[in-house]
Amino acid sequence: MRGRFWPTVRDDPADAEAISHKLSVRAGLVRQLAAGLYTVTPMGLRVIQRVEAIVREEMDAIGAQEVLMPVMHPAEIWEATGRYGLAEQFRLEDRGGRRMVLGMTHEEIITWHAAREIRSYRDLPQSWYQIQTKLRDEPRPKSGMLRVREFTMKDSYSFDADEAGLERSYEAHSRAYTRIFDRAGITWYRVESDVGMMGGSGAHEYMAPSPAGEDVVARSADGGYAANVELAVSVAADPAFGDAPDAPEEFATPGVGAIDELVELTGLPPAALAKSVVVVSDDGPVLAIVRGEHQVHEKKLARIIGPHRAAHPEEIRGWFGADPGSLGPVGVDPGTVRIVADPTLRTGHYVTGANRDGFHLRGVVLDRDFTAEVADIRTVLPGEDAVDGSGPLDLVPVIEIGNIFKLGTKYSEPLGARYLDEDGQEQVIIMGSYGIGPARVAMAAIEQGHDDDGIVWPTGIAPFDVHIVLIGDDDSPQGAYAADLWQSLSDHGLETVLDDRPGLRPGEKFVEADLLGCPIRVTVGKRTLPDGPLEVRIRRTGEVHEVPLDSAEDRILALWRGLAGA
RNA sequence: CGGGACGUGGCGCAGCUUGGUAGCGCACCUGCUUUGGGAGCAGGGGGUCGCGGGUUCAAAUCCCGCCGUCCCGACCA
Repeated sequence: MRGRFWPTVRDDPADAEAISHKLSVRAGLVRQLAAGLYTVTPMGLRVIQRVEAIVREEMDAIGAQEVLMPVMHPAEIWEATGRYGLAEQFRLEDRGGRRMVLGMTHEEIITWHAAREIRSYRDLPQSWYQIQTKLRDEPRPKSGMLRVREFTMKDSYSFDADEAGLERSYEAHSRAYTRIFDRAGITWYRVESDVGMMGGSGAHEYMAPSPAGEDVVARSADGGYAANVELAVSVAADPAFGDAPDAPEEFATPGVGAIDELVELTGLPPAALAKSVVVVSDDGPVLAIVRGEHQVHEKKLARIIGPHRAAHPEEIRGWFGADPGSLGPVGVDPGTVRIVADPTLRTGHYVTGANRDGFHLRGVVLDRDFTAEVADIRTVLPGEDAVDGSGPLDLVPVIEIGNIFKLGTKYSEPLGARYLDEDGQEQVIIMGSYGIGPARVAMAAIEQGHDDDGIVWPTGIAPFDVHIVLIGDDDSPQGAYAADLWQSLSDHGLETVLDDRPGLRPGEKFVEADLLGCPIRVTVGKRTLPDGPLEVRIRRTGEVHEVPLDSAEDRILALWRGLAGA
């Protein structure tokens, strides 16, 4: 290790929040260049490369073939799919004024190639992957390596003749991902996900639970149901509504605006109240209605009405004749305001605003007193039951570490990726796309594996398997022994590092070894020679094994196999 | 893009309110002692106080503008 570039730090970086951010900097794995731009050190690179090695093995195992595409692309290809000009897209011109983009993903490029190379059903199926740089002008990079503007991604793309073929390719990737994330040693969930800007007909995300995560998964205890909250659904228990009056009844609610004030005034549970939220879409005002205990989920609503913003109070007064706090759907002209109600409103009767300041209506019934489009627009609440009967849902913050998309013909159609089938008929290729972020896998491992002393790596992706701490000079007897041990362990197939840095005190070496977090630490000092024992410490548990010198390699190898489950 | 905070040797921070010779801890260099959990003593090097304007006899400090970084939100394959 002497002479190795391994810059550790004592203090947490001042601007770090996430544990993986603090520890990846302190353990000398990464260094920041600018917002969302990180350099990976030799030590950090070892971790990334181990993740990538697992990825390559498992991708190769399902017959995917590695390629490497440029990071810079002609703009026209992106224009063909309508994805030129996205806010996150870095754009530039070459010296000839030709418009270029830096790739945020590679659907366009791989499909452009497929369109030129695939001719016949005999050429299908294909799965091509690469591990390569992506650039995205994130509005807000954050949390160290978790959300960055430039990162390496494993992205693969499948090309099939039909939907059944896509299903096979999708399942093959799903199998590979299971093996990859299991081998990486992290806790992960496979969840239903939104197709987002990728488009297509179906998708799953691979999520590593962590407080630093930016996404939230709704999940039943046994994992029977698991979905991104962006599309998660649940069973909301109905309150005791009682009999509905024959028609809505107006009552005075002076000064009442918020739901909790209405709860206090009426004595009714929030679930018997209806919350009215006004937004403005490209096509005009929209009244979104959910029950009082729920929140409108912006993304779900956007899937129904498109991009939208919150309405200004003066706009609301114009449309409803009342201020926010007294709004409701009854009497609203559907020609002026589009009304979208959550399916929970289908049962029961509700208290809503009367569109008259200081008054509400009770006994409001959907389809009797007002009409609305009914669509799922609410966020699920923890404790609500899963729709598949697998029990109450928990809401878990997660890091997205991978995703798989059924793209269908979203890219092959505009880019002309077609083939001739057995009957000589031209058909559009059916595609899938599949991503993994190796650095995110590494950061998720840190989030999930650390203690007060530093990182506790899973055996699959630790920078080294064994960390030998030499106490003493390397020209001492123990120095010679440590060097021999390093050679011997390496010959046994263990990735081993020897800390033979001169001039450091033992305590410093121990502290830095703990910070780095390799699974096994071996201490070689003057206590070791001439008769042993050799101290072997397990990072995860802290347990210390004192092993005799004459069987040291075998014992260490056995301990390693036990840890690695091999 | 909205809200907030911060920018002072490599790192972590104080100094700013009330303008007056830039400081502390760690790290670094030299020497001696020390050496199984971030050593001790002594000596030493290193900072246009983010950048640009302004006020003032005098600006790290007050004012204006800009840039950068982080956090919350919006956004996010």
